[in-house]
Order: sequence, then structure tokens, then C-alpha cells
Amino acid sequence: MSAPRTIRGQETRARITAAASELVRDRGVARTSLDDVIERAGVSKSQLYLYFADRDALLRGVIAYNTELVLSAVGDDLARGSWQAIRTWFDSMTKFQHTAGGRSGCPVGTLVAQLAEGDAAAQRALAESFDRWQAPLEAGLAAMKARGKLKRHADVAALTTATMASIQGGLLLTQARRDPSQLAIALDAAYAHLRQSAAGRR
Amino acid sequence: MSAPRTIRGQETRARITAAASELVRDRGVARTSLDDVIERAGVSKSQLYLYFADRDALLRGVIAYNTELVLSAVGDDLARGSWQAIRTWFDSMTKFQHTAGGRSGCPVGTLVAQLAEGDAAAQRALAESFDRWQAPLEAGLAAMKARGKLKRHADVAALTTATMASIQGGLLLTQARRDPSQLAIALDAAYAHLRQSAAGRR
DNA sequence: CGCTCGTTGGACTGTTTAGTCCATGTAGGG
DNA sequence: CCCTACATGGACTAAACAGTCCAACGAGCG
Repeated sequence: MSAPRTIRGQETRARITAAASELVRDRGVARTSLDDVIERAGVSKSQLYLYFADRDALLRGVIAYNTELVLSAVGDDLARGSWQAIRTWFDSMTKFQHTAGGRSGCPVGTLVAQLAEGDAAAQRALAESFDRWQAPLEAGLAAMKARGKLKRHADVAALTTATMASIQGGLLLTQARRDPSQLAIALDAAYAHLRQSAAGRR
Repeated sequence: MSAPRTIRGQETRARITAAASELVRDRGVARTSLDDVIERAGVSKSQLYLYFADRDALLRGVIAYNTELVLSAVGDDLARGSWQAIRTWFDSMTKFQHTAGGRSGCPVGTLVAQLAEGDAAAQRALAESFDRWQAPLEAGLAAMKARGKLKRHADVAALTTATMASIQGGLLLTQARRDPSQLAIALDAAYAHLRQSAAGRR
């Protein structure tokens, strides 16, 4: 019911999730109907129900799709650990928000309020999504600490959580105010906070 | 169409917005129907449509209601400006999330993803809501700067935005992970970041 | 060449939903 | 005490919606 067995089926399933993801991004979960999705994807209803048990399953498919989306924006060097990699990662986010005009928000973060309360499975999926997203940052900070680039008593897990919060909060304020600089300010503060844990030079 | 002319009418309208607010908090906007609202409020449909033009207008009523909700949790001393007032404010939020079991998130923040993309008026209302919410903090920081408690070059507006982002991001992660400590960590970081702008003692 | 299994098309159904309408109730001013 | 304007109850409608069903298609394999 969920796994296509042929290449053609895989393409159809992918077209459905991509269409659903775009519609959810542009209008929100509440304003996205299955009829909208099949029209945009150019498929029939039976195709949708061949790969997704019901609407909730499709929305969980969107969570998975959007998770891959944000993960693909994480460079490999972030996990290796360097100030430069963190700065580059932050800048790529503000750049993206600028081109999007501060609309649409975070592909994963926006789904939390829309799905976490209604669907327990979706809530777990979103929690896992954040785990995967922050893993490279956490690994990078741990590596920096091991290399003596961070203070000995630096709490890597807490720094990671605080950074993720600044990202999500910055994106939320950007979406609410239609102003990408909200994210830029939040990320500058997050960067400064991380820098506070940098090991003293001399 | 929106303003009750009698005390009885005002009470009815208040009961409707309160019921809608609770339902939206517990299940999200998408899973809250007008029939649910009238049942919970104990009113009839014509009463709802006497005070709200349509569903979107009701949801804007929820934005206004929830805005007052978060504003009522802001003590007067925050605007006067003190480290103590900021710490107390932060602690009241984490305490609330602990009793709520990390469910439901921020009354205002959760509405952003659910309403901002679909309804332009709601987006503006939410932006204003954040303006009002952060005003006491911004005034307090400005007062502290004037009293020499903050560094001379401290950017009060940026500090305010960064703090709001940490709050919203912390609440979002708390909601996603059902873990109130996510907010606590984010707020500790926000407090440390603010403290960095404290004027040197000697 | 035909069989089979995954895939596709779209009509169909029952339910939920937002929104309308009108008859009735009620409180307070003249 | 009655009149008026606001408030209330609930039946009603039309549309949108999620989900079902079955007939037809097509690609690969024997």
C-alpha cells in the first residue's frame, strides 16, 4: 500500500508527494485537499490511494519529503566542525528566505503546529526529523570540542538545541512579519552565542 | 456584525472565542469545525454568525484572544527593565510548559504556520501581535541601556528580536519533542546572550 | 503472442462542512 | 405595558471532501 514496485510507480509516488509538499507550503495543510493534490500532480485518485493509506499518511509523506529537503541543504563540512561551515550554513538559510520573500517559513518547522497535535505518528516523525537535522551540527560541535576549539566545559547538546531554536524562531518571525532580516538577526545572535564557547586564543 | 451591543451578547461572543481558542490549541485549526465550536461554547450557529462574518473572522478572533492571553503573562516590571524581571518572565514560560506536558506550544506562534499563508489579514494580525508582545521587553532593555546597565553600543532592537526567536523556537521544539526542557535550554541561551550586552561592572 | 501483476482512470457515495434563513424569545426604554 | 432592537434556536442547503470501487491499460516475462 505504500511501496511502488516499478520505476513508473516510484515516479508517480514522488510526483504526488512533491505536489502535496508545494501546496502545503503555499496554502497550509488546512487549505490543501486531496483533489488539489491529484490535480497538481496530474494523477488520479486511485493512484494516490495506491501509495497512501489516507490523508494523514500522505501528510506524513510530506514530512519525510521536506526532511530530505532541509537535509540536502546541509553541507558535509558542517559535521566535520568549523566556524566557517556554521557561518556558511546560516548564510544559505537567510539567502533562501530573501529569495522567497520571507514567505512559507521552514519546510519542517511549519508542520509542527499543523500536524503534531492531531496525529501522534506525525509528531514522532517530526521529532525524528529534527534529530536528523541537528545531527551534523551536533557532530561538528563535538568534533570542534575534541580538537580544543571549544571550551572544555562547553555543553554541546545544549548549544545544538539553542541553535536549532534560534533557527526555528527566526524562521517563524520571518514568516509572521514577511521580513527575512528577522532570521538574519536570530542567526547572528546564535552565532555569537556559539562563539562564546570558543576556546580562548592565548 | 462584529460588536455585541448588550452585556449578554458580549458574554456570548467571549464564550465563542474561548471555545474556539481551546479547540485550536488542542487539535489545530484544520481539525476544528464550526460545529465543534458551537457545541463546546453551548451556542447556536446564528449566534456565531451574528458576531463573526465567516470562519476566517472567527480565527482572527482567536488570534486576538490568544494575544491577550500571552500579554497577560507579562509582568509590569518587564517594561521597567531589570535582569530579574526577564528571568522571572522566562521562568514563568518554562513552568507553564512543564505543567502542560510540552503540548500545545505557543498560543500565538502556533497560529503563524496555520493561518499566515492562507489569510493575509491574519498574517498582519499576527505580526502586530508579536509587536505588542515584544514591546515590554524592548522598552525594558531600552530603559536598562539608558540607566547604563547595558553596553553603550548594545542594539536593543536586535536583542529583542533574537530573544523572541529563542522563545518561539524553544516552544516549537518543545511541542515537536513533547519535551519542556527544549524551551528551558533555549531560554538559558537567550539569557546568556542578553547578559553579554550587560555593561562591565568595574 | 498472451498472461499476469502492477498501475491508471474516473465515476460514485456518504459525510462533513460552511454558510443561510426565518421564526421565536427577551430585555429595557418610552 | 408594549414596542423595538438585539439575541437565540435550529432546520436547511449546496458544495467540498475523503475514501471506495471496478473496469481498463500496459509492460515485462515466459
